[in-house]
Amino acid sequence: MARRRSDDKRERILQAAIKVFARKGYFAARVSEIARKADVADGTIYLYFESKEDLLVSLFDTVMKEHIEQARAELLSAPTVHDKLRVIALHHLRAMGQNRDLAIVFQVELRQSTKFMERFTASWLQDYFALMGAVIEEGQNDGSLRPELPRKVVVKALFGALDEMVTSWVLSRRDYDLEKLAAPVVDLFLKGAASTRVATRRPAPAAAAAQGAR
Amino acid sequence: MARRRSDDKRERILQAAIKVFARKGYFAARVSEIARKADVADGTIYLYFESKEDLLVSLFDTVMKEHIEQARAELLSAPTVHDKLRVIALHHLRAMGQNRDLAIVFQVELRQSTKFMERFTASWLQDYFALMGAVIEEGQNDGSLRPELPRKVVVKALFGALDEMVTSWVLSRRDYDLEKLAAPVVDLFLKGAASTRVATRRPAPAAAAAQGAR
Amino acid sequence: MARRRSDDKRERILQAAIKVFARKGYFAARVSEIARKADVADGTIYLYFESKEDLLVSLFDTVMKEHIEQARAELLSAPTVHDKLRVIALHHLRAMGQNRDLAIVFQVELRQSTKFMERFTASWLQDYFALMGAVIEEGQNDGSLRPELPRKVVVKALFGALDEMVTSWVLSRRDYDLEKLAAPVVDLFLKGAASTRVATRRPAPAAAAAQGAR
Amino acid sequence: MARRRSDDKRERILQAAIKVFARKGYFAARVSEIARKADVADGTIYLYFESKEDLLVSLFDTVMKEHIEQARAELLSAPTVHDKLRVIALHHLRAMGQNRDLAIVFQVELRQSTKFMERFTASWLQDYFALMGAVIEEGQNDGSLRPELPRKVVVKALFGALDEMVTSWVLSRRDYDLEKLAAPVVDLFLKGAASTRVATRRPAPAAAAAQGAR
DNA sequence: GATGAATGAGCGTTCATTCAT
DNA sequence: GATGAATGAACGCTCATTCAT
Repeated sequence: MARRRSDDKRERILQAAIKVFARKGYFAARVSEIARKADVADGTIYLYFESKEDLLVSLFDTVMKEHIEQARAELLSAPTVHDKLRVIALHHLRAMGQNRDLAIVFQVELRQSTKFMERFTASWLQDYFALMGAVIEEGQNDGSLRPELPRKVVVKALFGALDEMVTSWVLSRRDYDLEKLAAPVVDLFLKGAASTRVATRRPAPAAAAAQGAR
Repeated sequence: MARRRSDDKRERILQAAIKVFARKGYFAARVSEIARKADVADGTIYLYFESKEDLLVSLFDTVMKEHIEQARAELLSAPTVHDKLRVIALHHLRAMGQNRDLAIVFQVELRQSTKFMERFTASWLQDYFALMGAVIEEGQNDGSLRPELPRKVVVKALFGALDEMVTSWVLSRRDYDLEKLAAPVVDLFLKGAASTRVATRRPAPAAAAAQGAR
Repeated sequence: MARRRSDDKRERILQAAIKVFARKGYFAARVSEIARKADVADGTIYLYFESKEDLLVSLFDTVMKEHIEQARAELLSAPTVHDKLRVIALHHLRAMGQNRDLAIVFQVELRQSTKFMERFTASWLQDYFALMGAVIEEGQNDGSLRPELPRKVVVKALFGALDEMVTSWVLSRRDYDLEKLAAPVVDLFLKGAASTRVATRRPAPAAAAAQGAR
Repeated sequence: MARRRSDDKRERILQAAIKVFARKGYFAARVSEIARKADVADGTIYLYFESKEDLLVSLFDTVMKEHIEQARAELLSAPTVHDKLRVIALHHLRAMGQNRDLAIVFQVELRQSTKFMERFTASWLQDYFALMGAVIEEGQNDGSLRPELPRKVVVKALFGALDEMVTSWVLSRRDYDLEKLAAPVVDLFLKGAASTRVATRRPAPAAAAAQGAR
């Protein structure tokens, strides 16, 4: 793993790539611009990465690897499944909320084509889903989560909800605190949107009124 | 062979574009290939669309317009808010599940760049969110949905969950029935993932230990 | 020659072509724009002209034919060779000075390529040169013009001088009276630029002064 | 094969451009053909020139700069104004007569459009006219040229005459010696076409009749 | 390892021309 | 004769990648 001086350049190139991909988009991003921003020659990039595409892929791999490792570490200190879900949500939103450029790359640029997405889905994203799936399974086993829900659907719903929070934030002009959404998202995820005091099925209008508010 | 403008050429071009965009991706898609598949000359495309980009945008506009109109119509026959949410989920997943190529374009190709996404977010997607938001609001007003949940978060969570179902389906090699996921997604969304037998809030440490957490 | 209604359309197309060629340049000129300006359909142009190129060529032919006929007519009333040269210069500059768009087409657009220029040179321009050459010859025969000057050079010099007056005028932003240049050009052409009072060959500075006037 | 920039590539490209522009015309000239003839890749041209148009403009600038510098240098050794005019004419015709392709580009291709012509007129051509104008002015001051002639007209007439000699030569199939025309042109320019035995001004009607005009 | 000049494949778009009506 | 929708050939330029230095 020791690459000495090289590692510095590799890192500089990756950071430059995040900025340029985020600002210009993957296709419009110019390898020469990334090189300029990383302060290396165009050709040097090809000593560290196979191609422009490999640069994007490596970027995803590097960041996701670290993200998942961190998530795993944070989960250790969460006692209950519900806590774990809170940790996951918080970690997810915090990681993205801390680096808007990175978030742009992850929410938009990495989704260039089915080819890319399949590749990502098959790699670290699979691991991420597995991580979440394990927590769900644990909850279904220990009785803290409804066991009748199809596990995959639950995982995808949670991921999808978090993912949409990030996408909305990325596309929004306002720079609100993404992290703050973790609590309501997990609350919604765990307790659902339905009011518990009211029948889920169609109440007669009168009945609905009679049931009153809270 | 009539020389009268229109015929069904515009529609043929759009259908061809969906297929080619889906298979090749927007950038890799060749206008000449779309033309060939639509059985028109390359130049003819430019009689109906301003540019390749306009083709993609028009495609989105055309489909979303119809989708939202249909959704609105179907909502009329749903008496309760919970029913309405079921209708939305079902309609969303059915529309995508019926045309895999279209789904690919919507889930992947349309999200190429912030430019596209901002544009889409600002147009029909806004309408779609508004439609969902109105249902949520109605539920919060009539007592069928928890009023304390931030409406925007609820909308995004629901959309995000549905969106992820579609994306997963698109990227999956298996051709399972996407529509079938509507029920568990809405169930999860309404009732939450937490088991009702267990407190949602962090249990007292003692209780947690007793439950055998972790 | 009778073309009835057609002739009107042909003329309208030619007039529209002059305007569009002058404003846009031959290559940038669009056939459809000429058609619009002439108030005919695109395809109609091809009922009167073989191609865009033929339109330019026909334009030249039509205008030059008339120009030369007029010049010939005006020459009839000029008694001396010197007068005739004045008539030619005046007619040349007046014709161009009266229609700036036409002048632009003649001075610029008609000189697209050697192919065009060779074609023009070989046709009416040849006639125009012959017309001027005949006058020069007449002058050299009747003693009014120096017989030792090579006739072709004289013709080209006169034409070149007039041509440059028009080109300068066309490119100039100021809209001065082109016609007024006929007199000095002919004066220069006939009497030369040299002061008759001074030796043409290099005088010793002192000698030059000593030689004084005339 | 050195990888160092420049080499003589820029020059090779310019020479190739002269040939291709001359044979095909500016519009019909293909950048790829210029590249092939210069023995470089298509893209290499764009390392040295901004665009096809810039190639034409640069060509003009490069050649005119040198031409004017040479003319200025040669003028130093010409003692009288008449000599200077001979130098200018000779230099003009010799420069063009030495490189037919270059002459074609200058006489034909550079005059494609008012856009080009205005640009050229405003740059080096202005300098060239100024150079000639200075000589004319000198002559009008030292008494060797008629002071009553409008200087601008004189300059344009001389330039126009020389220009037409070159254009005729370019369009002619015969490859006569262009340079040889310098002497008669200057002779005509200085002494005029009129026979000194005859009055330049319109003779009295009686006299004209006596001379047997027409 | 690092450089950056050179490469050359690749494509969206235009528009003169055609021809069914 | 007139129309104008449809055609499809044609090309300047970009930029990821290579490789001599």
